[in-house]
Parts: sequence; structure tokens; C-alpha cells
Amino acid sequence: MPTTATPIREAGLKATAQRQAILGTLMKARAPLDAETLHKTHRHIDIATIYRILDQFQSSGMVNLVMFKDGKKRYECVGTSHHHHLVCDDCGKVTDITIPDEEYIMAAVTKRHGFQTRSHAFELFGLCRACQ
Amino acid sequence: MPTTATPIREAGLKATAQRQAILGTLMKARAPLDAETLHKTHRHIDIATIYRILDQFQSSGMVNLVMFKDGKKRYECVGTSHHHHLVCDDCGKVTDITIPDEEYIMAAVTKRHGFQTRSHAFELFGLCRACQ
DNA sequence: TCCTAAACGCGACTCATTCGCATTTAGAAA
DNA sequence: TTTCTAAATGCGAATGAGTCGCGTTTAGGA
Repeated sequence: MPTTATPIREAGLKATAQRQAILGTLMKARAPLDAETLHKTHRHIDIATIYRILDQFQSSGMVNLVMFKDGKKRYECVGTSHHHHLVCDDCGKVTDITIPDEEYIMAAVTKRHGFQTRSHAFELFGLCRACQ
Repeated sequence: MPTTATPIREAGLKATAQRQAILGTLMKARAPLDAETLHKTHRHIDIATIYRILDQFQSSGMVNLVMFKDGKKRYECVGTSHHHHLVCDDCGKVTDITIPDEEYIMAAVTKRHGFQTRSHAFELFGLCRACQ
């Protein structure tokens, strides 16, 4: 039944059960997830498959890769509003934030250096309210 | 001769030849360096030792860890002026930049969320002028 | 319903980074 | 200056996230 429209098929990928499951979890998440976390939620999906799916989702622009200082790849859906992160050094909690005048800053920096920006990352590391 | 003052000894670490060599290279670098690059410059220093030294330098606040999307740890001296990075997706070139009104933005975000910021990272990914 | 390129599962592999431990050394104390 | 010891180093083995190869399965177009 190739009639159902999903963001997966729109990206030119087959809508397999594995991909739909991973996408569903990513869409519900309120913070970026790594492959291991997704594998805990979907134990029946092979970890290598999860890595491949995440890579494909990223290549097709469905999700963003975010890299914190622990060097683990995390992914989040791009569908939701653009935001950045507060990462607690102590408990690891990730909070989404928005940056005032972000567009303006990006444009100024990019123009000044003749750099063609495709993506960017802004993360603050420190202590969340609970851990201070 | 424990009379010579170096940032290494001030950090409570022994001023070994290995640490002085690594610090020297980091101070001269115009972009953050990873352990492998440092090992190429200092082939006689064991790679495990380089990792340990970088970790200690970071713990003592002498250098900052910066993590780009390739997941490799890079380090840069904190001594120089505060800045961020343009990273070329194609050739990997890293350009230092400064952000206008950064202090103001940081203060605003931090205050709004009751988050005690210890460090932050801001990186733009895309194509440098030469690679466009 | 058939057929095939695309996906999957599984195990082996890579590569950055870390660990354990025996040996060496910085630098404080005598 | 010599001694002494905790700290540091080198080397090899181990770890752990992520990737690859390949035989089997499956989505979905014909």
C-alpha cells in the first residue's frame, strides 16, 4: 500500500516499520536522543540499523545531529521550532532554549566572513537550577 | 630547579618536558588541535600521555575542549581572546570568529532559565569561501 | 502476484580514547 | 647535593561508539 504519505516516504526512503518507530520516538522526544537510548526503547531493532536510520534521516534533512562535549551523536527532529540547548554538567539534563535576535547575528557573522552557513550549534554548559 | 614559573606549575602540575611541549604547540596554534595532530608534531610523546595531558590541562582550566560534529576532541588555549568557530564541511578549515553582543545574549538566556553557565560553544557549519 | 533494489540482522571490524601496570622523574625534604 | 616518593610516562591491552560486509528479508513499483 504505497498510498500513505509519511515524511519518510517523502524523503525518498521506504517506510519500514523500523523507520516509522524511530521517527515516532524522535518526534515525541523533548531533547535530542542518541542511538543507544533509541535502542533501549526499541530492543527488537538492531543497533546497526538504528545507526543507519539516523544517518539517513540526517542526510535527508529530517533530523539534526547535535554533538555535546561527550562526543556522542544525538538527533532531534527539525520539524519543531528552531532552538538550542542548556546542558547540565552534573545531571546531564538538556533544556531547549531560543536565542534572541539569532537571525540577525547569523546574517552578520556569515556576511562578514563570506561563509555559506548550512547549520549551526549553540550550547551552554553549566549547572541547571536543581544542581546548583 | 623548581624556580621557573610556568602556567603548568601554577596549575599544580609537574612541569615535565612533555607537558611543556604540548602547551607550547597549543599556544602557537590558531585553531583547536586534536590528540592525533599533536602526536604528529611530537612523535616521541606517547599518544596516551597526550590524552592524559590534554585532560589535565582542561581540568585545570588552561585549555578549552571544543567538539565539532565529527566527535573528535579538540583543545585550544583559553589565554587568547574569547571566540567561536566557522567549520567548513568540505575542507575542514576552522576560522575563529567573535559574536557581537555575546555577553548580553548570554546574560539574558542564563537569567531567564536560572542556569549557571560555566562554558558555551557556538559553531557554524557550512562552506568556506574557497569551497563554495 | 512478481521482482528487485533497498533494508535489515548479525557478526566482525575500525578507530578514538582510556586503563593497568611497571618504570622513570620532578621537585620537596633532608 | 643526595634522597625519596608521589606523580607522570610508556607500552600494551581494553573499551565503547559507530561502521562495514554479507546473506536474508521486504517495500512497493510493474
